[in-house]
Amino acid sequence: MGAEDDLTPAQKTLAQRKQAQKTTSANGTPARRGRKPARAVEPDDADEGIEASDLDLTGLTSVVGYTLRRAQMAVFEDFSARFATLDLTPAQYSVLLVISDNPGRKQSEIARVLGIQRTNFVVMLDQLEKRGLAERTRSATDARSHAVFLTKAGTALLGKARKLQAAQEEDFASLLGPGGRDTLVALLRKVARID
Amino acid sequence: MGAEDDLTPAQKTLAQRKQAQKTTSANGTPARRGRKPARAVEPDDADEGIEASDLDLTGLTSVVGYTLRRAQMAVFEDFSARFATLDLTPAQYSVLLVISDNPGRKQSEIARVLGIQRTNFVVMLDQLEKRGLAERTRSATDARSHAVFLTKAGTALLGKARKLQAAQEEDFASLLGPGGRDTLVALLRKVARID
DNA sequence: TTTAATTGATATGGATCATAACAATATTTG
DNA sequence: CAAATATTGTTATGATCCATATCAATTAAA
Repeated sequence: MGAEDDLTPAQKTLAQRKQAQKTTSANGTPARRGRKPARAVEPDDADEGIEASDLDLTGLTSVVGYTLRRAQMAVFEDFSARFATLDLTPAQYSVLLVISDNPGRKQSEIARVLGIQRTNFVVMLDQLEKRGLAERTRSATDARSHAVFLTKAGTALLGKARKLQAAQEEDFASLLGPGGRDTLVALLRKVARID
Repeated sequence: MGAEDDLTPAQKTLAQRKQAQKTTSANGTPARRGRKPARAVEPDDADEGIEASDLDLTGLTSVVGYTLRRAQMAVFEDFSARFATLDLTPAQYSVLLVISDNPGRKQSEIARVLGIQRTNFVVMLDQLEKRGLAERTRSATDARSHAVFLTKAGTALLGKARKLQAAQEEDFASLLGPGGRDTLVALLRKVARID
């Protein structure tokens, strides 16, 4: 827990630096999606107020909640930067992934495992469907439910996304050391009580 | 990264169960603050749709971003449940902590180290000041800035909050094992690029 | 001294998330 | 079977969170 976001200009992620140019030159305006990726790309305002960090933060930097929050923000931004060219938010990526691994499931099922309110999931799916990435089909057995699938385009995009995501994991591995990444995931799963 | 929040009814945190009654019997209506603490307390709807998790989530459960997100949500909820009686959000707690460790600093400084936009921090401080927990003082050296301090009440409340927070850390320690918690914090700091 | 930067503040829009209500359909049960 | 209840997808709506633009007062820089 802790503050809101954070990330001073100094705390740019690897990927952001790497893709800085790429992102800008990609196309005119990639039809921004979701919250603007914070400051994935911006006029070099580096070191400007980076200092002033003579403030005492020791009360927070050893707190699980705070570091968790900060890490999540950092990873989110890194993800957004990497996925900018695909115009996919983390949430959208997770939806495509789950649909891909569970084709034909009901809307509500997909939403629930991801912890998305089915009411809000409607809009998410609308967007993915509008982009031709996913599609709803009326279930033959239950006229109420919609079976959800990825389109070919959706599968193709997910393929690219998977590669970007794999690259991110590799960067984590090299940042945290060999077993560091695995250890982190294991600890996080315990905290999140997943599985 | 992953979905939105999550947390099926099965995934309650220790603290939430512990404080369930406490929270409800605390007082009439503790003047809710911030987003409702999800489902810290609720009519026992335990096991209801817990199943249906025959869905394949293997594509996500090994992803740093996703587990990070889930962990953050879980910890946030746990925190909210513990701090319900104090009516403090994680963000507010972090603000009080930083002010306490850095009394007399400018508004903008406090905000910046926490990654809060100074524009949004104005409102946060307004609330804390309205509750008599913090106060602004005109700086003698710079008529523009406000020096921020905790009031006695603020210091007192922070004292209680620190204890609750310490308890949470201890629960993490017992959940993750002796060095588990420390390892987690260390890994998260690297990921967040803190320090 | 004129210009630029900082500080606190207000207003506003976007994105996220939760809840209420509803129509269509399915299931339960009396 | 008929009536009551539950599920599914949907729309609408409000709250919170976060970012940007703008502004007045004040200070610092040119």
